[in-house]
Amino acid sequence: MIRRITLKEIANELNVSISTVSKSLKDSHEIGIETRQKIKAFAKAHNYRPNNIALSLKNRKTKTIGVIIPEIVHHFFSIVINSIEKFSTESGYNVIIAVSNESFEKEVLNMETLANGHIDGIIMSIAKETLKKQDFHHIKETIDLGIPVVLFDRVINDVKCDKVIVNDKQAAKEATQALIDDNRTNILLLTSEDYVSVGNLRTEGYLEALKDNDIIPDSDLIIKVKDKKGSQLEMSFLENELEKVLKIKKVDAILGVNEIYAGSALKVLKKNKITVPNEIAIISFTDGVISRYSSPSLSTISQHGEIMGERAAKLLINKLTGKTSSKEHKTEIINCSLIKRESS
Amino acid sequence: MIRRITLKEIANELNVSISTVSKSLKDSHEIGIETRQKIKAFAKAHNYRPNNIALSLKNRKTKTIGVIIPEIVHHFFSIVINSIEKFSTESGYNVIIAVSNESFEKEVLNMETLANGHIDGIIMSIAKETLKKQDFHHIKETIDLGIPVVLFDRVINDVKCDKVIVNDKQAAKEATQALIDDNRTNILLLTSEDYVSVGNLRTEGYLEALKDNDIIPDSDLIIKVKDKKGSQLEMSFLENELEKVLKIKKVDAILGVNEIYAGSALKVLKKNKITVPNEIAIISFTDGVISRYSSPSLSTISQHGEIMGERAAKLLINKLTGKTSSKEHKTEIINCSLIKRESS
DNA sequence: TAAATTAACTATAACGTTGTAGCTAGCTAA
DNA sequence: TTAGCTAGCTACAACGTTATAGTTAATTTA
Repeated sequence: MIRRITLKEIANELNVSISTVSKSLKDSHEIGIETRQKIKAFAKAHNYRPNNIALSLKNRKTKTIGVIIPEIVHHFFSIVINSIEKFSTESGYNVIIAVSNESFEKEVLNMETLANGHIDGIIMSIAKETLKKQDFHHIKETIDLGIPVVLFDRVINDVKCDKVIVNDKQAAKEATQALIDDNRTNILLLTSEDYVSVGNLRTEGYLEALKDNDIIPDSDLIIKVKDKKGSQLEMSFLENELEKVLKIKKVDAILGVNEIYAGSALKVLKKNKITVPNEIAIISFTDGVISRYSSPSLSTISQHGEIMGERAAKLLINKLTGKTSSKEHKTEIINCSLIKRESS
Repeated sequence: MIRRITLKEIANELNVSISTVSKSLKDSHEIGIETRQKIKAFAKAHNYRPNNIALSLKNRKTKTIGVIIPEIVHHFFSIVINSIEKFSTESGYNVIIAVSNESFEKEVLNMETLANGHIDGIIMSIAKETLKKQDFHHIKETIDLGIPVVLFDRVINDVKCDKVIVNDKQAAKEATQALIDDNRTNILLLTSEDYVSVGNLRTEGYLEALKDNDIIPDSDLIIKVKDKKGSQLEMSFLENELEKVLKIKKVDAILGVNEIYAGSALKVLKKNKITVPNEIAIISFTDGVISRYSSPSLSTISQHGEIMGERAAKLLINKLTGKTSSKEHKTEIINCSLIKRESS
């Protein structure tokens, strides 16, 4: 085992002071050129690398970003992380991942661990349970400690920080309109429970489109999928509800607020021998792998996870490097785009 | 903004020494009970939290694990990360993620950044390019620095460290045998290029099963998908090759070394109106979301990513906490299991 | 020639901890 | 009564850096 050499050890070996070594390696003109070169050569030969922890302590900067997300095995979130990681690395930052698993308690714990620790700032998307509880003290406290926070996708109003969101409402409205333009007026909505901000916004967009076209919304056609952390239960709930509705109501289109809902719906339709898109068209949020590989492939609304991740990282790093003031807060809105495939 | 209070500040406020504060908070009996309680109360009131960076410097331990993976937007890897994160958090470790993007250069860079920095150990799966190059100096150097490394899934023989793998060969053999038992003898293999260790092992298993059943392998029935980082190209290559083979050869089953290959194959079959599993059965490695939501749903070989992640984390943490010697190296083998769905 | 300047370094403090050793006053024991 | 002990603290060094403020000897300037 080879221990990393330190400035002190180099100084001892070469009979100079630690300062001289430090300065030489920084190519300071305070040190004579000969000494400097001798030290640099020695350091190189011994593969000297500054100890980043010592630097972090000294500079009060860790060059590390914490990311807290509700789930990692999730197409959208993994795309965002990938993008955050990419952009952060380019800017010389490392990325620590913490997963809340949609749990409030775990989110608070994650936040505290990160905040006492090795990170300069946090990028996060809020857990469902936290949204339900409406308790955001942990986020506020972190910000109060001078740790910049950037929220993405699932955001809230009463925390002052940078945010990156998608024009959910508008996108849902446009997707619904697209279905209506295709002469489909009995549009079933598969959405999440009310406290999930994005689901809510998407529902609003759906309703607005109906209103614009003088279609009276039918509450039977709005299925709010009960949140049951084990997604298997969640899906069988969805499937049962959907089958019930299909029996009693005419449905000629489905709008899903995410890919899993839409994918499950597609299974139900197939089971019931309902053709897609002939009898029922489908459009879904989240442009993931299910949509592309299902058959028929699903038309989706892409939330542009890469852009979200990049913007979030950029906002945070700008705060960290002092490029933007810690007092101003921006909310960036990314436009979704509708990707037409076979299901609509 | 509220700055975190330090031991020094508490000491000043209460007119005691820093040592007294430090010891009081650790409930040391060296300090009188009254003083101790006063200090603890004060610390609590001011929400004292030890500075983890200072502790890291002092203890030469960061309580952070680095994970280097080829891709993050990938069902198997995201499951493994999730599992690593879960287990590490339980044991008081944070997780830093670095993505190599299958690039050798980026992997080396990641490794160096992590090794100079904020981590105690590394869990990694090797990039394709690195496997191709057969250059593992970065891994060896990290181990030489006394930083424990655990490899998973894509491993190599000539690095001495803990490893977690799957019985790829055996699983491929069994899957092939299952197809043969179903009276399918013209089995097409969709695999990756030779240098990818897991692809190779799976190919071996396939060949062995054929041999056991006295079936002469037909090289036309082995498609080695050219690796083109942009997965779109990769897939159209696969689709073209597959269509070509289907025209000239009888095929009654397909074994895919991953889900994407199998999902793409399914699309080709549908396009050509070939029924699955009637005319052609499909079994694929990687039990991901595509397999579950495609139709027919795909029979898959699960690599048990959660178990892999947990084992890898456990192996690493045992090294870090000195529970296992830094000299012994274990290779854990996880048994895959065949999940039967509609495609076979 | 004495003062000022400069080149080439070194010493020190600080970032926030902790563990070891050291100190002091009051008490016990022989 | 005086050494020895104990309780209850404090001082110091160290982890590895860097920035600031010295220090020294040689050189320049007036």
